[in-house]
Amino acid sequence: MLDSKFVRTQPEDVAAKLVKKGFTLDVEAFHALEQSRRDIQVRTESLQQERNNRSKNIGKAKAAGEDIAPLLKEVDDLKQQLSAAETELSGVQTQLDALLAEIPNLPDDAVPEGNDEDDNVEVRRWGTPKSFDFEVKDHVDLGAALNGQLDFEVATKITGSRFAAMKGDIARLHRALIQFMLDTHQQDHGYEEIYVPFIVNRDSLFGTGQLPKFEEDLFKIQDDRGFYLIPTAEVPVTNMLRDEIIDANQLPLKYTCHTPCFRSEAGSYGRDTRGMIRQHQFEKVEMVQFVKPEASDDALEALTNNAEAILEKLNLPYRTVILCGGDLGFSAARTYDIEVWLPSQEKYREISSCSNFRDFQARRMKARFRNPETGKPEFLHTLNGSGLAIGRTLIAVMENYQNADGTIEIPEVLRPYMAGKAVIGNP
RNA sequence: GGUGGGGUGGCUGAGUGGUCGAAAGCGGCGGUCUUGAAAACCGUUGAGUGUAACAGCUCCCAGGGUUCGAAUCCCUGCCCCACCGCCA
Repeated sequence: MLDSKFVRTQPEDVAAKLVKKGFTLDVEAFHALEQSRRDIQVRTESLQQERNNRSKNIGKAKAAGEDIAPLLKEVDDLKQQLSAAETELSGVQTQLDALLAEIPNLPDDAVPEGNDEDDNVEVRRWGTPKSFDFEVKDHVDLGAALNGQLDFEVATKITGSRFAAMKGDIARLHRALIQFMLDTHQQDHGYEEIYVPFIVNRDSLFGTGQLPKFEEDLFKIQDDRGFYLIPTAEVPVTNMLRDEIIDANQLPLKYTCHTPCFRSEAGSYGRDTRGMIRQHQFEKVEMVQFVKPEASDDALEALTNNAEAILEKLNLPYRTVILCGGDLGFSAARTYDIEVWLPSQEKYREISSCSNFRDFQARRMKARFRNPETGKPEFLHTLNGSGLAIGRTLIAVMENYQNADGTIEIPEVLRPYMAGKAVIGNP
């Protein structure tokens, strides 16, 4: 959420920056609402003041043993006036809050102009895609040929489309990737491993920005508690600090967390229908950081490097792009996507997304720290990034490490997690 | 599932329907003392909104209600604790 005072005082600046994100801020409507809020609020508060004063006087008079009946008469219609004003005020305030809750975060100045992913700008590239002297298979064919160790058909039977089932060494490889990433972030990158609920309430989803605007992307649990399956660990992990004021000396806080992620993929009919790229359920190892405002720029670079380090250890070629304004998420001020090379598509495909949200989520969540210089609470900056998406990493390993006979070499760093095994073949 | 007790400031914790935004302690900050530190002592210290600065207003889990007036009374919800029962 943006600072309402900022939107109020510099609406033109805000509107101008949001153009880059493809968002049109209705400055007129905002002003009109804001003006009436002000008027009603002033009126309401003066009525409240009067009520408070008179009530106090009644209290005093009563304590002094005086007759309070005349005083009560005076205050008679104040009550109706006040309650009418309060109702009016809360109505306008609700509208204003709703408007503010749907305004996206401002993009950084460094964010390039553009409408969609074609306008993202490459910032670096690592590794060289391997050239194969045979016709490469994609992960679907590889998995099927490996005696169905990766199986979409059975998952469709169990549930429906956009699910996957695994068994044997592929299932173990999938688990090995999770362990490897958690261990690396914990041991090499200084993150604390945590475990959190996979079901969250509406407040948490509001805090990170999924609600109220993106409800259709979520799986909602069908009872009256208003719970949702998490679309990413970002939601539970970031909300750990909702409504908290923490000591500055605890910062930065760096957490890594493995969770499944559930997404309805409502708007993506027909996209990536084959294979494991886009699923309703996938695993992810996430990194989340809470930092002081002045530290968030450096933290984003470091966090992105932490994700890249995983790909480098796995020896998978990637490139890193900075998202253009049009491709940037609702809550993000700046995002780097890391894209891994997929031989079957001869393309780099997104495997991680690393973002700086600045104080946008923190303001929604009231996540603050006490600034030792001023003694006052200030909003934290929040960041997060995938490190990495497990399903897509599995695909990348299978496809990049495939042999002519359809077997798959296991990357060196994963072998300790695979009982020393070097190759996955037919069982 | 049953019964009972609770949710108050950064934390712990008191609070009779009427100067209670709230005692006290801890912690934080400033100071005295000290070569320095600790201890001790003195002072200060909730969050927001609002203002040029005051003032004012809101907030004692959340939402309703009673009242001239609610942290305090009533209703609903959420959460926590204790004991009993049941299950893993």
